[in-house]
Amino acid sequence: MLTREAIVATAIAVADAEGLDAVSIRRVATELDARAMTLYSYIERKEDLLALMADEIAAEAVVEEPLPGDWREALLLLARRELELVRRHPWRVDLISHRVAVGPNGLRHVEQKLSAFDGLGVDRLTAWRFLATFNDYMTGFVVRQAVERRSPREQGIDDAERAALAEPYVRELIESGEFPRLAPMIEQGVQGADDNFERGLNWVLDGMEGSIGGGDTGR
Amino acid sequence: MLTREAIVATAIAVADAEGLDAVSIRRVATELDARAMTLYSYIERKEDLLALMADEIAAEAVVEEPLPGDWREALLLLARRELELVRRHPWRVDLISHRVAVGPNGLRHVEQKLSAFDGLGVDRLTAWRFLATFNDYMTGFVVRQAVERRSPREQGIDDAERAALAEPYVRELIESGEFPRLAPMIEQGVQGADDNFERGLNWVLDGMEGSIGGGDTGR
DNA sequence: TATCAGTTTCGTACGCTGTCTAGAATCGGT
DNA sequence: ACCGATTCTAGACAGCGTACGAAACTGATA
Repeated sequence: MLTREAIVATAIAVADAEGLDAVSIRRVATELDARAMTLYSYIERKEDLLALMADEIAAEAVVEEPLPGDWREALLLLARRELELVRRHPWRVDLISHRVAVGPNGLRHVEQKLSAFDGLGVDRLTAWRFLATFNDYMTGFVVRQAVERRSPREQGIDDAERAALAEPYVRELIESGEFPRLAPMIEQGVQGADDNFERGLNWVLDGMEGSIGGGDTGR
Repeated sequence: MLTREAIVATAIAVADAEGLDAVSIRRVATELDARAMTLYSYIERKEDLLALMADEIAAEAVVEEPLPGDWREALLLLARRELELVRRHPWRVDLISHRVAVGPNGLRHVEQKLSAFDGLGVDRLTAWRFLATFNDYMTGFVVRQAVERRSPREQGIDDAERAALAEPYVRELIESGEFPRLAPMIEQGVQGADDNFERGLNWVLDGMEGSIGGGDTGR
């Protein structure tokens, strides 16, 4: 007999191997030697399956307690865990923009993030706002990273082909002279522009920290 | 005779009115009193149509020059424009995680963002990193906002029904005592947690500004 | 004006999707 | 051995993107 756990695990395996688009009811059923409609004894809709998948992998972002005492270290640890999670399950990015993370593991993860702010001595509202901004930065980074990694590889086009195919059009725009700041960056590339995650994160944390003693917005 | 512009405009209208899922080749064709395959004389694949739609609305994020001299004001202006754009075309969020913004209007928008950093006197690499972090924060905020707005409204469920339907399950988790920080926030809500955008943006900008004089990461 | 190449439009079809319906098979408990 | 409930299944429906090949229409040339 099938189990909900097996269905979710299989769906995750398919998504890991071939992306979220490959996860169809029929495909997951086939993978389990079952027929499509059989899955509907365990889930109500495909949406539910996706939610279960999301919460299942969210467990990988939960770290073992206790968190580091220093709030920055705690947040950095949680952030790194989240990055690893996305690296293992890139399809998580596709789900981010579609659902709120409200499963047991998702909530555990949020609770841990909140607890990281404990040492800061800020009130509940401020912690919530800090959390929101922290999450927003992380989401944005992860989405951008996914897009950048995905676009050259799509359709089996490797880097060389992409350079040959996509660039004539972009080059035309670039060489128009309308983009004086952007043009040299695209033409020559920007050395050292990768791996900006922790640098940006530190800016965000600096801004939040600086706002504590002083005024409201830090300005 | 059909034109590419008319197709794109119609697709945008459909997306504005009924969301991106409603934009199918057949639907757009019907809206233009044409048959599905006719559109393929003007676009190569549906992907192209989506890219054209994205760049078309990107024009709305471009502001009239000159930008404010103060870099923070300039960025704030651009950010607000982008928020308005997303409010007018919420389906933009669905596209963010799927494609890079490389049309003429998208590039214009990036160029303007880059030019906002002119007054800061930072080198090219730093400006690029600032831009990335700024964009990441914006993307994350916009995605979260879209998710939060979408989830209660989905399936025609209004707020009351959502409270009655979704919460028993969440309430069970919350009342388990496993989430001491999260529980009171969900039960009582967090007063004043909305409209956090500009506050968070200021933290990000503060962090970037503070890193200029001092060390590398600001720490 | 008649012809012809090229573009635009269209009907049909294939394989895929989520999921509704209705019946068959299987199970645990009495 | 029976019965109600659960699990499984086949089939169907409406929708999707788009490949294929033919029709209709266009403007330019003979």
